[in-house]
Amino acid sequence: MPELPEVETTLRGITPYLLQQTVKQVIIRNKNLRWPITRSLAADIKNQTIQSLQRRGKYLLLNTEAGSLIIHLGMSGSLRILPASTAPQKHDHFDLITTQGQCLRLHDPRRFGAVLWTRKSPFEHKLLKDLGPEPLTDEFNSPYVFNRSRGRKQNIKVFIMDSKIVTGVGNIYASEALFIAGIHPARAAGRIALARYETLVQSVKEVLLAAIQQGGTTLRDFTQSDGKPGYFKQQLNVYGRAGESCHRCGSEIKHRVLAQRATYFCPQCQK
DNA sequence: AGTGCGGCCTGTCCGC
DNA sequence: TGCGGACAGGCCGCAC
Repeated sequence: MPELPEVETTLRGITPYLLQQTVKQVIIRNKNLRWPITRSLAADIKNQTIQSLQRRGKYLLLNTEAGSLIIHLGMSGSLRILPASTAPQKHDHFDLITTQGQCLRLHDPRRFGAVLWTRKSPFEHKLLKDLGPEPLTDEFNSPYVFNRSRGRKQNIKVFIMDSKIVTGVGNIYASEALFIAGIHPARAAGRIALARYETLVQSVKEVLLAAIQQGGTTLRDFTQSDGKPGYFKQQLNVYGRAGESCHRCGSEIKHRVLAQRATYFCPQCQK
């Protein structure tokens, strides 16, 4: 579900309902997410006012004077704003209710997501402190990635999905950006020239921005809810298209597993 | 330090 | 129709 564009869309969607709102109550229905929700979290955040909301990689941050709530959606998580009286559904594990009666509700079937509390700056939290630059900022540029890649034997697709190199490039967009850049996903990261990294950096930014503009539309949701291929799905050049023909050259798109993740590419266009 | 893999979970889909 | 197994958009934590 949530790649960076969807997390960004979620942030934009929930911010108007939560900014400057005061937390009245937290309901934990199932604390067993990726890491257990700490017992003291409800008391920690109660009566706190949400002063700002941010995204860092795929982490959402709700900042208060006392500390920050860190939310990660994992593989299957989603957040919604609902009236506090709305009955919970299966897999609705966590609610944050404001004094205005709004409820931020976490739904996460696979429970790979996380809800954490930290009293310090969230950027000093163990999970965030070593994250690489945001892909949509100027810190993510070709000299930087080029330098980080020197000496790496790892293939480029795994390399750009490494959150310590750049945060927020998920499995779909890694394949898509490499297609746009014309780089073969199995090529060793340390053996790619600066000029090609410049193309790749621009491709990553381009594909993420395009997806954000479409509201972070994602595969499964779309095909499930209305049965039609989604907007974004129509723009995918390689992801999930094994056996189909390349939009650019007509060759057959190939599928390959790299680091246990599905990888798609055009053997003709990507070298 | 870099790399590769196991594991956390449920839901869905495919082949028998 | 039922059932087992593979697979799914993430990513930490560990062994080497």
